[in-house]
Amino acid sequence: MTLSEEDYIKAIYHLGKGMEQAVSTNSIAEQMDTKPSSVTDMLKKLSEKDLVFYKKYKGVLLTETGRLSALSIIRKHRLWEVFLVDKLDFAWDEVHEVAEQLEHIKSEKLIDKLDAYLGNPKVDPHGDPIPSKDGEFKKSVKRLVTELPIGSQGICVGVNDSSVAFLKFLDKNNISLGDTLEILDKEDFDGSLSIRIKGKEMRISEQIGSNLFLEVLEKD
Amino acid sequence: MTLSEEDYIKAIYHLGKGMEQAVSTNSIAEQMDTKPSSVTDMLKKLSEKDLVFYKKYKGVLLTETGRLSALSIIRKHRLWEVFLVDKLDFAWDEVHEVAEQLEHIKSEKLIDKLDAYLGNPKVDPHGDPIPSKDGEFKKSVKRLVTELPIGSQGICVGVNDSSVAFLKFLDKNNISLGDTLEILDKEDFDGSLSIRIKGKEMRISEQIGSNLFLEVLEKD
DNA sequence: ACAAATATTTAGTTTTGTCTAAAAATTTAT
DNA sequence: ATAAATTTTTAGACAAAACTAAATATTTGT
Ligand SMILES: [Mn+2]
Ligand SMILES: [Mn+2]
Ligand SMILES: [Mn+2]
Ligand SMILES: [Mn+2]
Repeated sequence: MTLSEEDYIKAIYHLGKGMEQAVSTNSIAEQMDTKPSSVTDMLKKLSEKDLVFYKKYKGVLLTETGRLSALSIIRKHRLWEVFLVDKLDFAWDEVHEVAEQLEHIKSEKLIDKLDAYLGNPKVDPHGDPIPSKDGEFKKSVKRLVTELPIGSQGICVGVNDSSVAFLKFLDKNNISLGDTLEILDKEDFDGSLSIRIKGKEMRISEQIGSNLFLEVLEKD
Repeated sequence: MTLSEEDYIKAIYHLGKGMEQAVSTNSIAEQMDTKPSSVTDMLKKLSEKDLVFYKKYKGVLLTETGRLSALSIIRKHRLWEVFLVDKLDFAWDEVHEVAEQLEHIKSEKLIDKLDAYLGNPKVDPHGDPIPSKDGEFKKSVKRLVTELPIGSQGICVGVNDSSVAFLKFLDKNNISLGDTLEILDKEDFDGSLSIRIKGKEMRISEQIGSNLFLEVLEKD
């Protein structure tokens, strides 16, 4: 597969949420910042290669081969993102563009070794799951800290309350988006939570917990 | 610069030993495993972009811009090779193909951070020098261990005597091509040498030393 | 049901990088 | 110095991936 074909397959995967829904020509064009006519040309080629089912005017669906190809590219993308953040000290919001290039490097051995070197991570720096070599992965969902059971672990991806006061609180307590957060305990009395973040344990009120979103892997 | 242009510039650099000699169309074609007519086409384009001086039938020379571009690509290639060997545990003779792809990733920040992460290495796993960001580097040369002064450090890149006996000796003493070797001391009496290899100190006879080639950086 | 709006495809170009076959320049050998 | 051998360039094509403009299909609103 060429670099361009890989990017199309990945876009179709994301737009169709795997193989759930057919994806329209225009949505692909928008996602990839190109023209619908270019998309049509490419869909014919991908169909020729049996990576997608394509019916004129009816949108496109990945084949099983296409789905596995997409997952392989997504696996590479997310492993490289982990490398950039964990080893090279990139910020979580700086890695996408570089990973967009690195995901196309062809070498199975490289990805196997990179995976091992990173400690076989299950999620990328944005909390998104990393598919295994054979395309298995758990879905991830966005949840408020207070909605999660003790023992949950996830990545801070957003706030409910974006007031200055709340953002200042987070800043003061050294909590940033992209941080890994683990729920250690919950206090029945006042709903406060004991958490570990950046290796440090701390206690937060229910009010804080109900305004902070975590990206977590779904159970089974 | 496109991936293909970068590969041509690098080939011209290597064939012309920097900017020393003009490089022929056919030699480039051979090096890049392509046809002379394709090379001619590309030379016109590179000349248009002022990366090379090109005179029909007279070969091609890098411009200063071309030379700096070549060094930048070589820097990336060699830094990635160090990464693959030092961090991902590739063997020194397995890294070239992958580095050939990785060298084209575009991100100055990535290379700066990779360089720092690797500890600003001065040579790659083959003993070849890694140019600095601004294109400075020492030349490297191949020397017999016995020809080098105390304190020299280099990478084992070849043998003079390729007899089974000698190769078995190296194997038995756990000396492999690609290993870093440092000369700690020389004994006047019998010419034997004290060396450090893979962190371990050992003593070798003059006969051994005069049959093992090291790639070392030239003094100044 | 039909016209208008929207989505998609087709037709015809362009750019990049490659190729083969033929022509032209240069080098080598007599 | 000239013919033969070699190197290099030109001419003409092709495949990949993009684009614009025009044609066609589908969907929406009345
Ligand atoms: Mn990409
Ligand atoms: Mn990600
Ligand atoms: Mn390359
Ligand atoms: Mn090397």
